Amino acid sequence: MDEVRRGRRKAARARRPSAAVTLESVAERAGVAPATVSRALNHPHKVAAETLARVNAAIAQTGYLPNLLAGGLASSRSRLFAAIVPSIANLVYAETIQSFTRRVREKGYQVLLGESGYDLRTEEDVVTAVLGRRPDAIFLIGINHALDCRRKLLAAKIPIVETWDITPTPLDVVVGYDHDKVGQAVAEYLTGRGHAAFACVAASDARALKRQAAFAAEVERRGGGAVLLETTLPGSSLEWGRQRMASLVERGFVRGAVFCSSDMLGLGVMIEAQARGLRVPEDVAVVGFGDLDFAAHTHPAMTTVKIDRTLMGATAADALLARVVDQPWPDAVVDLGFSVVVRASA
Amino acid sequence: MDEVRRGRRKAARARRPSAAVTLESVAERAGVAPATVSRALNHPHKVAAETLARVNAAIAQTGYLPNLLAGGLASSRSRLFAAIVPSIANLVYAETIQSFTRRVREKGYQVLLGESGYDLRTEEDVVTAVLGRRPDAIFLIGINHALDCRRKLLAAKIPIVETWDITPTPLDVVVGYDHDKVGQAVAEYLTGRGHAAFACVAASDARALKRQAAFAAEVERRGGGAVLLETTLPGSSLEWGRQRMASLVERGFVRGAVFCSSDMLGLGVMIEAQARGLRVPEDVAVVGFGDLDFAAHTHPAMTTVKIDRTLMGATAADALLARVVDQPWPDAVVDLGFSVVVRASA
DNA sequence: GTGAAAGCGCTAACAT
DNA sequence: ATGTTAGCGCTTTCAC
Repeated sequence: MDEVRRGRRKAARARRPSAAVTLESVAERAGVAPATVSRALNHPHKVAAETLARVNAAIAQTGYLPNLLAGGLASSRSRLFAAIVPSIANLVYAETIQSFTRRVREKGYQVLLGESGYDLRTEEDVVTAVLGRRPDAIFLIGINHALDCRRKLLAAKIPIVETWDITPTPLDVVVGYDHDKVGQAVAEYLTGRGHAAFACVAASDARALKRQAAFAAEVERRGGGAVLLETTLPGSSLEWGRQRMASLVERGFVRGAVFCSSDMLGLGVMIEAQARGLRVPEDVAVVGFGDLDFAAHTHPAMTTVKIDRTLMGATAADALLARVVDQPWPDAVVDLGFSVVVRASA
Repeated sequence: MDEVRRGRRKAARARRPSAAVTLESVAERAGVAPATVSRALNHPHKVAAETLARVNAAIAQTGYLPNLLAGGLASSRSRLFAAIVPSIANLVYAETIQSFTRRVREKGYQVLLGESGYDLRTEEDVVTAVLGRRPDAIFLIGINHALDCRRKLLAAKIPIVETWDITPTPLDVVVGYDHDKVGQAVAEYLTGRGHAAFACVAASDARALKRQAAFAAEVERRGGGAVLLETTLPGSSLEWGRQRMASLVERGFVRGAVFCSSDMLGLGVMIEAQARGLRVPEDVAVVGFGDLDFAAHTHPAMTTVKIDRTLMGATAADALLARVVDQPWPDAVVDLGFSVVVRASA
């Protein structure tokens, strides 16, 4: 039993004694070459059953934990996916990230998460930082990126998936839905219910603004008159919803329908309306966006636009997973669509 | 101008032509040794201004992006921090993660985020996976970990910060607050207002349950009688709040005070009560937990327990940042406290 | 099926 | 201030 004297490297001048257990020390203990341990770990079927058992025993005894930095460097496969999102504090993205993360984790990948703060410059910085980690693929929210950011992304030559929007010209593949159509669909629904006036409260992020513009245009086209527009900072908060509703009331809006760019904003609008003695939906009807978990349980239950956020994350993961192993992925653009969920609030 | 013939490695048998721009190719173009480029990047003050300029020019021209896998392997400093959280879909953790991430990013570190799903076994798996990436430090939520998980964590010999709870015996350093005291403080506040009955709705995660138990014990101790207990799955949702309140009403609870383990749950309780014609706070008083963004803007405004989540993230980051460079960090346990924010709902 | 050898792209002594 | 050298801990041909 001389396993005490492991850890001495072949070279005379090691920088540190390196007491850590490495592939090499496992190999020594199992009485095989390092390459065999590597095979046992990564291609177990290429190793004789008996050898495999010895190696696994050595791993168990030593508590060996493969160094993925070294593995990634040697193989040019980091087994890392990067995901850049506008904000982790926005619930609407959380489920997508969750399903994305779970799916790729099943396949042995980890996710490096970055936050762009709804800002193209920051997005570029984060993308740059993250690319240094040599991810095998990258997940993005939205289709608008700084020009240099696009360049860097393309230069990385890795699979890319853009989500939460749709475009005929994705960087690589895009899975999302059409925000113009969302605005139009809500406009169609609301104008069909004979409201006296229309308003739209939107956070100022690219996609929310797109829905707002499409909604306003479609309402007018259908003879609903000019839509009162309100915007908030990017992100979503109940407080901002209350504020914007208060502002609408000041502008004379006490009867009509309001389309909000998120359910949180919608809830704020509802609460402010109710706090002012306006009835929802009799006086003011409100439509949210996202169909978050709580939308079905507000009082009254919120009419909103449902997006399959979980499917979006899983599909994005599948696209990337297929591409990293050069499997075919049929569609460069996959439109998941959406649906207007009619409940009591509008 | 012979920079066209870069990319040929010194060795005869390169595995791939390796067209990518590396430190070496930048060095060649700048007419310096690779080590100088490395210095220019990591210790610019150790390089002559004129050399630095040439190197930077070469970097700009080539669009060189340092390979952090290689750098981390060579230096045993990955510049990666790991953060394991119960769920990224729970807003209460989002701000802590955000401030933690921002603070460490300023110092050049990236954050690898893992989700434990409120489960100790999963936490251990995630910790193991993440440790393979050789993070320089690790951020955890909670102080309960599987025994093997603790072992692995300690074996990694890196700074560890546990958060969202407090203990005299942290793995390394802990920054949080005392859940027993929270339960007691709310009990003290509520019993002081002469309520007829008491209830507590809590998600079944370790910390929420601790608050619930402490609340119930303290209410009884103060003569408030037996507290009606309700629990939900881990996580928080408005829907569950409504359900639990409905259940309480069925159990005969129509007047009294309810302490909820999250603001979301509290909002659900409020909405359910109001939907049933009960007045808040006259009939049922509601106290939330977390003081999320929306708590101050519900109707009526929610009385809740405020935690400085941003400070918690920043403090955790500072502790880790200090430790990774062997700077002293005074306190192994830092108690950030909490406060009961009295608003209209209770 | 297994081993030997040569790197992956970088950093860190050690010289100069 | 800069260059030289020897690895960091793995994976991957290529032999056997």
